[in-house]
Amino acid sequence: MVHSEGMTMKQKKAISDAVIERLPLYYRDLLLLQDAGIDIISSEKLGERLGITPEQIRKDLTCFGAFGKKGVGYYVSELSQQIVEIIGLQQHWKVCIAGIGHLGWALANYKTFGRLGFRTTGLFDVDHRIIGQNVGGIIVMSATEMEETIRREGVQIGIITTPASVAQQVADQMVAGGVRGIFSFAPIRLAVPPHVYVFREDLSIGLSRISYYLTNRTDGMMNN
Amino acid sequence: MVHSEGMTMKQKKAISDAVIERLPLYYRDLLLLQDAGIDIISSEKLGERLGITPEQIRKDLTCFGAFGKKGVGYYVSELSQQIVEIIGLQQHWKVCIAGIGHLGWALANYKTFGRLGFRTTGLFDVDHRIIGQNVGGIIVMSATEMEETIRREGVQIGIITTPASVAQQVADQMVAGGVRGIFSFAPIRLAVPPHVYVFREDLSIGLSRISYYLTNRTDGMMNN
DNA sequence: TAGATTGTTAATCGATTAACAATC
DNA sequence: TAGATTGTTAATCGATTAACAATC
Repeated sequence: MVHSEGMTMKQKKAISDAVIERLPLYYRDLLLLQDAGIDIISSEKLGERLGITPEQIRKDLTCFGAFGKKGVGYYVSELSQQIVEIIGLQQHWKVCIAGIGHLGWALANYKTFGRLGFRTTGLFDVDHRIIGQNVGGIIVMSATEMEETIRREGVQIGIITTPASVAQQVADQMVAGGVRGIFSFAPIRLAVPPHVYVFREDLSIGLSRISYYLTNRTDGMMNN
Repeated sequence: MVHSEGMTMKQKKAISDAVIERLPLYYRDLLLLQDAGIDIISSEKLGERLGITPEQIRKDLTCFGAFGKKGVGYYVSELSQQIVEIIGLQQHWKVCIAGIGHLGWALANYKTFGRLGFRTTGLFDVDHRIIGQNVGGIIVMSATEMEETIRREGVQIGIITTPASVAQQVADQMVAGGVRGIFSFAPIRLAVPPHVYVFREDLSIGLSRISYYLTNRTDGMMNN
């Protein structure tokens, strides 16, 4: 285990994915509070806003340290900064996108990614009608240039929005270029070396879940 | 509790979301097996393909009935049909999309939705440059027509790809028109009546998770 | 029949909730 | 100080894993 400079972190045991996924929710709401000029927030109030129990929020945060003030609450700007550092957003990650179809196009223009500090450093496709086009201020390059570009620019994260049939091959090239994380929208399991972290997003799961609930839960009690 | 015609289902206790989210994965792989001409699959083999333990798969399926044959495995076409009925995909849901920016545009052209039986029955926006355009074979209409169109066409599911600032208002109109499910990409909690089911997709969570892992897990052991 | 694989019950593991002492 | 709210420990709940009897 490496003791990083920043201390304050404790990180005794592995943190569950459930916790990691809630951190960005906290962060986003803290930014809203900050914009609204609110300096201090209690776990009670924050939980109310987000639909999460205050106990859950306090438990999540204590995985990483003690950021609050007993009897007072959490200082909004301080906590949001802490979460930035926990997630690792203080660093500006370079990302590239492979497959500039409609979805890749949409992600290349997705402002939220930029706001979180992700810098789009390359767009790649195999279609000659798409290569050379300006998408969100970046010229789409040929996929043949991807590996070298990733290496040269030091791109750490690759986004895959290609058809499933070529996703593995694209992932291989990204890994060869040196990415350490892959965000894939292709509905297949990618084989990658153990040092590469893959997160798969499946847009059809949402509709499937809705279909399931509309079919099976004609009664009341619907969560969110 | 309502005994539906189809019998075979048991549905004693509420099924967890984790189970519901794995069903589409099983379904998708079963279709691939079917295309490959494979008639029978064991939980062992299916689990290998999907990176899920065979026990998990069997446990999930027995939430809904006994679909396999002991000593043999599962008949691929039979099981995939069962899952279709569990999820409710045998029925063709009508969906509409509000907010035809890049993401809405991408979803309107997302073939997978159609393949799962979701019929796009309306695209809506407030921007005059977008209204009237043909997107994936459908003419974008003014958002002012949304509520009435939903009612007239019997649209059951609404997809929200608008800015967060208007998402609640759009949701209200969808609910007024009669949708029973909402698939929202806006990063805010929507207030809806209890009979409406909301599923929120947050595209920035994936990148946040990758950032977290790249920051904190420089060691080995990365899942997928 | 022997081998294979399911469906189900029991054991384990992990995450959420509750309770409360610490302290601002 | 009294009131409020955190951080932490204990209790509960639920989901996954393991084991195995049933049976094709």
